[in-house]
Amino acid sequence: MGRQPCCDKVGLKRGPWTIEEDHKLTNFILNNGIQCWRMVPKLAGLLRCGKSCRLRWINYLRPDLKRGGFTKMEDNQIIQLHSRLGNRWSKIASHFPGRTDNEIKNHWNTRIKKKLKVLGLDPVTHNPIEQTEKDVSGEEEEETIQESVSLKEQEESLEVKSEDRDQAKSDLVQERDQKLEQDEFKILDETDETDLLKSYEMLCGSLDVGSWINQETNTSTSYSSQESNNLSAGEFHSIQEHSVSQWIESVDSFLSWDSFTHLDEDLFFLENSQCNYMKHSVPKRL
DNA sequence: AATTTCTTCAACCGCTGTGGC
DNA sequence: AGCCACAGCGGTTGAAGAAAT
Repeated sequence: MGRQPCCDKVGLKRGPWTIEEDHKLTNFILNNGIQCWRMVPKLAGLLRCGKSCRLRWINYLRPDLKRGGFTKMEDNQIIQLHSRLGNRWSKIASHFPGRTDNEIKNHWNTRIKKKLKVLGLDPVTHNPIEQTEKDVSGEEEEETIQESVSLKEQEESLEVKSEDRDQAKSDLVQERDQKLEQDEFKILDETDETDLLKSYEMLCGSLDVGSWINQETNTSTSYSSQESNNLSAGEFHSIQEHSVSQWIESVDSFLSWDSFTHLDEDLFFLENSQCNYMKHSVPKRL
């Protein structure tokens, strides 16, 4: 026997909620709280299923909801979070008090996706589209094979064949450490534990690197967007990496923690929750 | 002004995770 | 261990309004 439907759908109303229904649901929840969504419609006198009531409350009626459009800073933070968390909208939404997962998901699908495409970035991978396409076609198999080899195995093979084995091994260990740090960073993000070094990395990772690169590319000494469009994926990636490392260096040089709040508005993290987290968790300059 | 196309977003659907029995 | 009910999540849909023709 399969699972029974969450509610008896016969005779239940569907579609847009009326003001009267909203009032009923709001009054009921404010007066009684939420014990069991299944019982809510019956007790509130609504011809809706509990699931529908829950959704209406969470996405629309909740008093702590923040209405209105997303700011540029919120956009940037969503992009950053999406690059780390993927389509885990509820996780992403947890970083935005007053925003719902549905709202963020809709915003992503209708606005941010397009924005990224215009910038030449794949909304799924956050890599340049040209590179992503190449990954999907030609290099996919190769990469799969490569990834199947553990780092340890790579280490061992390097010990045997590389003339520059010490250097290569060092690079490999460094890469592995970076991966481990990234994993730790994910845990950190989810548990809100503080750690000075991780927080510094978080700071670097959280800034709007894309915008920064774009700014860089608008200067006379850098690459124009048109030029970058003509580059091969590898070249573009290399430039990106170069730019990112340049950026980190520049952050390192200009970063005065006392003057943190005077950074450009584009450094979105300063005025959102993650920023607050940063302020609390990174009390000292490294 | 009328019609078509596009965009937005509230709501629905189906699935998963979890906890109680 | 297996079943069931429920909450929650993410993908998708479709109505309504906006913009384009």
